[in-house]
This record gives sequence, C-alpha cells and structure tokens, in this order.
Amino acid sequence: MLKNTDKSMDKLVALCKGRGFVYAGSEIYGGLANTWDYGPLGAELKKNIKNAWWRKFVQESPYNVGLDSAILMNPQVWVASGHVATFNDPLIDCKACKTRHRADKLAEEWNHQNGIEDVLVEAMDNDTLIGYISDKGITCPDCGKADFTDIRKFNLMFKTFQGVNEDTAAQIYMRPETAQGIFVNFKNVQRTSRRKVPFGVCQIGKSFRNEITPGNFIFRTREFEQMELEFFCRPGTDLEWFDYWRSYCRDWLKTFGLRDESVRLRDHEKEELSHYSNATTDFEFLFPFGWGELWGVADRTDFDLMAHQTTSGESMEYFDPETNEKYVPYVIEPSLGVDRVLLAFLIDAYDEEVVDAEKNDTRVVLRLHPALAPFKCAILPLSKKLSEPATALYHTLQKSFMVDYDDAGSIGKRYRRQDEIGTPYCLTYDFESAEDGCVTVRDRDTMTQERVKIDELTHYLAKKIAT
RNA sequence: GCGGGUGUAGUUCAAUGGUAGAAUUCCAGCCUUCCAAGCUGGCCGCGUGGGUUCGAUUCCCAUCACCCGCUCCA
Repeated sequence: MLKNTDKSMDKLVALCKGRGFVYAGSEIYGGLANTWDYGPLGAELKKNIKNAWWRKFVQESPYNVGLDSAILMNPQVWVASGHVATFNDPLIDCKACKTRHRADKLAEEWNHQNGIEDVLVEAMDNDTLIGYISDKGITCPDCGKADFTDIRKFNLMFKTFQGVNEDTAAQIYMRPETAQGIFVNFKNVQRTSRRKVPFGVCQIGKSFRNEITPGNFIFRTREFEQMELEFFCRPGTDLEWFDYWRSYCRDWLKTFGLRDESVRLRDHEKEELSHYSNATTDFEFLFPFGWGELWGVADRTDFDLMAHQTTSGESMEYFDPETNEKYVPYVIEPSLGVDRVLLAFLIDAYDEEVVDAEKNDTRVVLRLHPALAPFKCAILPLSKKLSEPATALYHTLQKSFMVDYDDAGSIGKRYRRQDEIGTPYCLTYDFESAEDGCVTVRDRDTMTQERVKIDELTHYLAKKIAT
C-alpha cells in the first residue's frame, strides 16, 4: 500500500493519468479546477465498485430496494431539508495575517470564553454578525488584530435555471446530496414495493457542492458521486439499526480489500453534528494526506421526513400493521463517496515489489480485488504467430468478462503492464495450447502458474472473481 | 476567493534572445518458446494571451492550470 507521504500521492496520480484511470478535466482548454475525468480503466473500476455496492446493499439485502431520482428537484425540497438556510458558511478574512475564519464560529468562541450564553449567533444575519464582531472587539485568533473583511456568504449549492429564457426562468439547484430524492419518494417506494418498515432505499448518483476548498485529487471535488442508503425504521429502534448498518458497511469494505489498519471509525462530537443528525460515525481512511472521511453513517432521526411533511403538507406517516400505530420513521443513513472509496481502493492496492535491489528494479502491482479490477484477465500469446487462436479465445472470453489482449513486446513486459493496471490473471497461449487445449494461467498475487483447459476458462474465472 | 510556489514531448530532465536535445513511454518492422532482452525506423513539446524586440520558449505583464496553507466532512 502507499505510505503516508506526499510523494506517494503524486505516484498514484501519475499512474492514474498514465494508464487511463483518471485524467484532469478539460485538459485541452487548460483544465477546469478540480474536475476529473475517468478514463477507460477508471470507468471500469468505478462501475465495478458501484456494482459491488449495489449487489451488497440492494440485491443481497433482505431490506433494501433501489431508486434513481432526478438531480434537479423542486427548490422547496432544499428549503425543507434546511440546505437553503444552513448549507453555507459566513466567511471573513483577517486583513492583517490573511487567515480565513468562519464569522459565526469566531463569535461563538468569543461568547463561550466570556461566559455569554444567551446570544444566538446562529440567528444573526451577516450585518448583525459583523456588527457584533466589531462591537465586542473580537480579534483574530491567529494574530490578535481586529481587522476583518466583510462577511462573504457562500451557499454551497450550485444554482442553475429551468426554462430557456434566463430572465423569467425559475432558479433551481443541483442537488447537494442524493438523500432528498429518496425522502420525497418515501411514500411512493413504500407503497409500490409493498415494503414494511424497517426497509431501506438505495441510490447511486451525482451530487454537487460548491466547495470553498476542494482538493486532494478526487477526494474532494465539486461534482462527485454518492452511494447512499436511507434506512427507515421505527423510532426507538434506530440505535440498533445504526449498529447493524455500521458493521454491514465495515464488512463490505473488508471484502473488497481495505485493510483494517487503513480504516478507523470516529464518532462525531455533539458540536460537529450536521443540522439533520443526532449521531454520526465516520469511517475514515488513512490517505497519504491524512485521515479522511470515506463513509458517513448518520442517525438522521425523523428530521427529513418531518420537514417534508411540514413544508409540503403531505403526510409522511407510516401505518405499522403489526403494532397498529402511526409514526414518522427514523432514518439511518450510510452515505459513501464513490470517488473517495475508489481512491482508497487504489491506495491500498498499490504495491511496489522490488525485483532486483541492485538494479533498482521495481514492479508496480495494483492488487485490486478481482471483482473490482478493470480487466479480469489478459490474453497474452507467447508469440505473434499464435495471434489467430489467441484472438479467438479473446473473443470467446469477452462475452463473459472484461478482457484485455496484448501481443506487443516481450512476455515479461506484458505481464508487468497488466500488473500495473490490476489485472488478476494473465492467460498465456503457447505452442502447446493447440494440442493440449490448455493455457497457462498466471496469478498476479501468488505469482503461481497453472494449466487450465480452455473449455473450462469461463467457469474457472467466474469462480475466481466471485466474492 | 486570499497568500506562497510551479509551468519545455505521455513521463523524467536538458539547452537557448535567432522557433529545442536526450532517456523512457508509445507505434511499426525484424527477432523472440513464460516475467523490464536486442536491432531498425517512426510519432509527439516550449500552458494561453498580450507587451518589449528586427526576432521570445528564454525578458516583462496578464491569464489559466497545478501544488501547499486557510474549520472541512461524501
């Protein structure tokens, strides 16, 4: 795995770019900040990750169903969810030492230190807040001066227009999370899938946040993809379901190769909880740039459904036929960033094996789980003279798997090319293959070889790849 | 958005006020019977836009992008 250093991130970015996992966005026009495009291999890897999650959380779960809701939603959704009001940060800069601060946090901190508890900083608008800061002589915690810029408020939601004429068109938002698409469809899904509480709704899709500070490759970007589950349960049972899903998530990460020492769980302190949550545990991953959040598991209580019930006037109550009671369900939300977990898988899979220490010869191996690897195997004819039957085998296996074919250069070089992109199996078609009907299968991780009958390859590989 | 740094083939690095050279990668051919072989040939570059100058990749300005820092969380 990659060590916790700055250089290892550079190595990974270089590999991603060089082999077609991830490119910088809009490169021929000089780029666009913090946008990334997934290349042929990255697209496969990402798709495999999403499929693996969907399989575990929808297909194999007795509780959950899937959904694919729209990115554009009625703006009232975001009023109800609280994003319009609170999904923004009032920021001010210290003119003296050029540091940036959150104005509300400065005021709260000052209040706290001076024993003032009856002033609600949260309720202040910008002018009131800046007035409060100057009246009280609140100073910069870094340099001690009281020389601030005005407050700039950034709403983190992207705005756009619906309707061809911008003047009269309605302003709408790009969703900052996929969760609300699930909440507004709670009744639809419950009724049409005939599910009883407890049940969950899974969704994979893009979200957009106008982050002030994006960065660290694909770790924090303004456009990103989420895999979210909103699990609806009876109030009072939420904590046990919270634990259930936490360990379910942990299993999933483990199955696909994240090491125990790379992952830790961290419970949120009360002060850092989101506006919608009363308990949150983060799965954090040790990235080369430090621990970063991978998967947030939150107890969202009945906050969202209640808010939509109030704002829309539609009942979000569920009638429980078992207990004959009506209630608005509580929600457990495990929310995972696709791009982040993809990065984590790459980091933990990255390996450099010293082949010859004297010659400083190392081989780069991506030890991706076979189910996640872009190519399941590569067909490597030992000689170009064997291209014809090897190509035929390639076409056969293509019907079942993503398979690569390579007859350029020496066999050793071709093995290494496949090692670098995480292909778990290399099939060598040699001069005996036509006679004995077998190919040599070389395992990337064990570096062992075995002869396998060509007729049995599809079955052989399927078994190897299964989780 | 603010401060600092960087910008020459895909990558790593040169040289130069007179439009750039190498290694490697990649491609083609020869060769090659299982872990970076060899030989021959080929493709590919001064981030972008202005300015100074007879002439700029080189000097100046702007811009864009990237990296680091700035309370962030998928």
